[in-house]
Amino acid sequence: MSAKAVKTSNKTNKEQSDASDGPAPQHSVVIDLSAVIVTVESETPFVLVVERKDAKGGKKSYGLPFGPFDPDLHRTLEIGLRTWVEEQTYLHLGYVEQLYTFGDRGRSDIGASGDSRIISVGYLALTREAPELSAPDNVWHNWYRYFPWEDWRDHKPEILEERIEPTLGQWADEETDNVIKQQRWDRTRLCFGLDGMPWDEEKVLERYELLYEAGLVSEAQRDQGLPVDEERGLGQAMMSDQRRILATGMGRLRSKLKYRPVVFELMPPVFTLLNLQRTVEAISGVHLHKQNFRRLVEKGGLVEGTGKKTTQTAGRPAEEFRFRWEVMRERPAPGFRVRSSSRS
Amino acid sequence: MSAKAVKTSNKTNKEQSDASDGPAPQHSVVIDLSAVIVTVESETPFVLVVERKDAKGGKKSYGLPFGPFDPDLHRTLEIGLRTWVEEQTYLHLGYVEQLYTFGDRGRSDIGASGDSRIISVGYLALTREAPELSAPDNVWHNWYRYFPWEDWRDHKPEILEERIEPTLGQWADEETDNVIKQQRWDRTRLCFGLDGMPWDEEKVLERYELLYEAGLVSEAQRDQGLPVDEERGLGQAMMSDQRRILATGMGRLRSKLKYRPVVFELMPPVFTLLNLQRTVEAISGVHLHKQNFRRLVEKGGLVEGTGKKTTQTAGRPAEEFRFRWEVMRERPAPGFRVRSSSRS
DNA sequence: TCCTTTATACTCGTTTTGAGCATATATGGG
DNA sequence: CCCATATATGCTCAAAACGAGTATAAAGGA
Repeated sequence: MSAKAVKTSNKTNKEQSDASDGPAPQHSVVIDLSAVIVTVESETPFVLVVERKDAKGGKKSYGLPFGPFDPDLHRTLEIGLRTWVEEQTYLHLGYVEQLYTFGDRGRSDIGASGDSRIISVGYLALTREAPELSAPDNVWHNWYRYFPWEDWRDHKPEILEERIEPTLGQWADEETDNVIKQQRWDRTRLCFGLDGMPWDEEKVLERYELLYEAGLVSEAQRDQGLPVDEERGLGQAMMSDQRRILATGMGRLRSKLKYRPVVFELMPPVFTLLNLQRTVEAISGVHLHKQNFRRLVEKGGLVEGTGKKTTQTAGRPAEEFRFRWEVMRERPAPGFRVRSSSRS
Repeated sequence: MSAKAVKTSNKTNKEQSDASDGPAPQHSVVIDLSAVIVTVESETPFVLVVERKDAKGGKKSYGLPFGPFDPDLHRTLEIGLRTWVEEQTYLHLGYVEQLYTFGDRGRSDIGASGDSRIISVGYLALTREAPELSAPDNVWHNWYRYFPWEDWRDHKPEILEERIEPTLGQWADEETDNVIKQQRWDRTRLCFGLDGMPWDEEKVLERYELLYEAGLVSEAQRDQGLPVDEERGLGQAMMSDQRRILATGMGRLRSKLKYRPVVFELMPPVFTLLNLQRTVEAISGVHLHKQNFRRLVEKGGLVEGTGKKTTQTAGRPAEEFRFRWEVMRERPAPGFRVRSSSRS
């Protein structure tokens, strides 16, 4: 760290204690770039994870791919990310978007005891590549493996009524302070759509954070140094606070779907409207009304028919469509303002 | 930087060149936290800026307040930010939200020649404090001083037709590659609402980036090492790439307004509906239809009347309202889905 | 009193949305 | 060939939301 940089930073920090221009300040920071790389295949949203040997047992543990940011090599953070992802995963990334910068002490099991603080800049990336094409260490996982309560496509996931709702209720009730108790109930109701509140598929992160606070995901025990009971933790855990980054990515993608035509980054060049709908549903985790979806997509000018028909399907052949790139030049915020429907 | 952290980061980077566990890697990184601190007073959105002596001339130069993140002192980035802001500005921050992490080489005039790369994590913070209360170095500036083309409340800003539109058109036309020329025109039309495209008040960052690319803001000349003509640059410049951070903050706040009740962080405990509307208008920079705004706010359950009436105003006294906190517990995303109207 | 100013109630046509019905066209089994 | 089944696609219909007003109320000042 240069003296110049420290000095500059302290221009507005006259009272700050560490204004000494010593060459190596006691605190140091490492920047990691973490990637939520998503693809959709057979109506399933996949996220790329890397297997890592657990420090203690030989248990399999998974985490998001990440790599250090090297300021000497890369002009921007995004370039750094794209470079190492494409080098290591052999994937071509289409859409890339910065998610959030995470730097909580105590929510990381790597470097936690070292003298260096790790700051993770999370990125969301979309790719159309087939799951087979990736490098050996990499695995594609259905993202609902980490968030089983987020898939409402067929029905409300049983885990909610069987485990999440009762345990969260208990957690709220065991609080003695009535104000906090009320807040816990309110958050639970709002996040998980209790008492007639609607299920908001975008609140992936809020739900995960609530479960973390209530100690229902095993990262919570791990971060407190408590013994981890694999069976009790909801969903599969990830190393460090990477499940939080994944939750952020899922929520962001679900939200972005509605006002930007990002789904097409996940679609083949030609597709049927049902293909498209299934992809949107896979990501958003809710079921959509077919006819209204079609109306939205066609009236919004997002696609154009190719004139050709599919043959493979069981029923009447569907027309094949392609994305209308021109829509990006015509409308300010084209997307699917999807709202989940009861049943078809 | 510890060897351990480097090693951990390289688990997924076997091919990476700097896998040596040397104690001090050649590249180092400093994290700065920059704050876009906003308040609204007399129908004007103010942002807190700090005066800094320019390196060359004695010219006054302004930038956002920022300070280093000290990983030893603070558990999270947000805590770090809140701490130094409250220490140095004597302001109480209400709402705080992370914006984006900026780390482009060459868009910073500080530390650019040093051997340390500065990564800025931008934050948006809202406060209700009166502009007078801040510390000596700090100044509140109308944010439209930096973005004069963003204030459409009274009329379309003249700067658009007089300078921005013609110069952007020229910039697009002087491109010889027809594909790129088309893209430049498309972006211009979309960002600035040409040819009947609507003005989207949320695209603050996109517009700034376009002006930067076209060389119409003086940061663009500065970053290329060209002489800076104060008169030609649009809006007032800021040091480093802080006007970009401000643009991000403005856009984010304008967008957030629509689905979260954040305006109330900027309002006194009791206010009239016109007060509220003027505050929303000040931020979003567009004029709203009074009766429809009222309908939205009241039907949405965002406020409740106190029964008392104002006296100060010219015309008929207005009822005073307060924010209904309960709405946060009732609805998933309460806010103002405002759409600008022609004229009242 | 009348004029100006702001507040507030109400209307009205249009668009958007949610939900469903009806019909068309394929497949595979008898 | 006819039928059950599956998917595709066209169309309706009522409710809600939206955009743009008009009309009336209640204050102060000339």
